[in-house]
Amino acid sequence: VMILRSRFLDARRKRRNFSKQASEILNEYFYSHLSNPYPSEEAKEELARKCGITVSQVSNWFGNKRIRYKKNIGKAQEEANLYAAKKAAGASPYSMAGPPSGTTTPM
Amino acid sequence: LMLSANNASAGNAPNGMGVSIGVGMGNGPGGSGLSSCSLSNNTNNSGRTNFTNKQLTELEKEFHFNRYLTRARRIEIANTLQLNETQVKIWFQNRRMKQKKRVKEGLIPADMLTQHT
DNA sequence: CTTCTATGATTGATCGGCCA
DNA sequence: GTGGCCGATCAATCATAGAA
Repeated sequence: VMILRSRFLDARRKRRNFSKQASEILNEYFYSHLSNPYPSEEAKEELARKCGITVSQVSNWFGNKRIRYKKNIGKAQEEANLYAAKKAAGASPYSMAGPPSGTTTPM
Repeated sequence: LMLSANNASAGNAPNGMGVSIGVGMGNGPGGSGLSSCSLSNNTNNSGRTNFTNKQLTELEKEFHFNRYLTRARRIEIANTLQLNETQVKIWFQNRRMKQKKRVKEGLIPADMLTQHT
C-alpha cells in the first residue's frame, strides 16, 4: 500500500454534511419524483439555490441517492416515502405544513 | 501540485430508473487469474481498472501538453502505459470534463489552454 | 475515546445524441 | 456507415462526519 493514496489531494477530505434543511429539500424533491428522479438542469439550479450548495453538489446528491435508494428498496426506504405522502408532488391542497420553511415552490 | 476542487454537474434525464441493470460491459479481463501487481492489467473484481500512479502521472502530463489526442499519439501512449486505446481515449474525455467542471465552478487558471505558466 | 454507519466526492466506464 | 466527443449517469470506492 504504498499504493498510494494519490487521492490524498482529493477534496473528499474536507467534506461537510449539508444542512438538515437542505437534506429536507432534496429528499422532498426526490420522493416527490420517484418515478423519475432526474431533475433538469434548471431544477438543479433552483435546488442548489434553496439548499445553499452548488449545482454539482446537487448532482452528486441525486447520483448517490438514486443508487443508494435502489440498493435498498424494501427497506425503511419506503418509510421515507413519507416525504412523498406528506408533500406529494406539485400541489398539496391540504397541508403544506411539515417541517421547516415552506419554500415549496414547485415550478 | 495542482489544486483540487469538487463538483460534478447536473443532469437531465434518461428516464425511468428502476431496472437499469444490464451492465453489459464489454470486455472482461480476459479471464486472468488474479491481479496483483506484476503483469496483466489490474482490473478490480468489477470491470474497473485501477490506474497506477505512473500511468496517471503520464496521462496528466500528456493532457497538459495537449487536451486532445491524435490517433497516433493515443496508440503511442496506450502502448507505453500498457493500456487500451479505449482506456486512454476515455481517460482524456473524463479529464476534459473534469477540467471543464473546475473552470465552471471553481475558479481555475483562467488560461491554461494557451498554456503559458 | 473507539466503532460503525451515513454521506459527500471522485472516477473508470457506459449510454444516447450529435456531428464531421 | 464509422468514430470521437460531449453530457449525464452509473457503480464502486475513498475519506470523513456523526451517531452509538
